Amino acid sequence: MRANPGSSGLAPLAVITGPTGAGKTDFALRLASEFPVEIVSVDSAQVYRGLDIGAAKPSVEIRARLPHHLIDLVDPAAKYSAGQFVRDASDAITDIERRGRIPLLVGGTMLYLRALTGGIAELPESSAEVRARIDADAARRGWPAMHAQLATVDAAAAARIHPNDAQRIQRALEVFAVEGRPISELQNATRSKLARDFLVTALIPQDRARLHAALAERFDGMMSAGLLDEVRRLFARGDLTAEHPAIRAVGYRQLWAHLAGSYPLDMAVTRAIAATRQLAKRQMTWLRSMPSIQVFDPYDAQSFVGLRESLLAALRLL
RNA sequence: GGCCGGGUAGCUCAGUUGGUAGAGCAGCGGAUUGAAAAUCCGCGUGUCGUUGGUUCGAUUCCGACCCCGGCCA
Repeated sequence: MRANPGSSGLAPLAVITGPTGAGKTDFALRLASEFPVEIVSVDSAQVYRGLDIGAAKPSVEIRARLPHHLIDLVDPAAKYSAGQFVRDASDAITDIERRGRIPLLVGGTMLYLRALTGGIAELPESSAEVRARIDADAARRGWPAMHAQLATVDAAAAARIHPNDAQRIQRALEVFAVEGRPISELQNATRSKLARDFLVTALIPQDRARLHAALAERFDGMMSAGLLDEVRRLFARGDLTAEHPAIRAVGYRQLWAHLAGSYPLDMAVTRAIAATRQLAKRQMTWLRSMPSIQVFDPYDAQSFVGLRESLLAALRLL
């Protein structure tokens, strides 16, 4: 029996996703020991250089043995985006396959995953100048007023964005400002999409309490491994702020606040672990709405066998 | 041992002039198009420490007891 050949005639692209701390990396490493795969990271934190321990980046030893792509791509002061990810991932996949190897997409940034598998609209990049202008305006008039303003130029976008959702209101106004067209219109237009099929497998723990315990333990391990020193190094650079996306990442944000004097270390740790749980919950919410994914419970010993078989069948390696 | 505070949601606390109670955090559910590990929305029954008493009715008033702080011995 053959897997779905797909619109491209190529084998589907294999994905391992799931909430943070569910064991995606372990599963990927086990597969990599058997087959000529290279990892394409689907992770918005691992793209930043210098975010190592807290981003649960694979060690340099592992990366020397097994090629990882889309890790350490940019400086923490730089911006990265879902659109950039789609371009980078597409390039990495092309490169891996040209060399006769198999790309294995691994990671839990669900927006990136959806953008890659479902396509993404062609929208303008963010503009620091335009955003600063909108921020200044919002500081004076308040975000509900900005939302009302958005409604006059893009009723469809305003209808789906909550008046308190400053980030999305700003983005919609930004797109209108630089493009002169409503973001809703652009989003409904053709999406650039990879002409490939995907086999998405997800590791989702059925036992939430066990996941929570594992996440707390993992964060304690990160602290023992020197996470605080890692954040101190970023803090000491002087050019980074709590507003940078890299510093907003789970763990980094809370330890940064501690270094800035906002609260004691034990509170930072407590908050970081809570933020990790909340991240995992949001990731699982994404996964519930994703069509045609194959779900496995990482705490079930049989899962690796099942996941391996699914992938191999799809990749026609059986 | 005495005096003073306090014991209310998983945690920190507010409150009820006596009619069985509500915030923040945590948790749970949802949204998610270049910041996404971000951002936003929704969800609040818990022997009101225990036990007697007063009362139509006590978490609230009174007594005793238990526990935790602090001060005094």
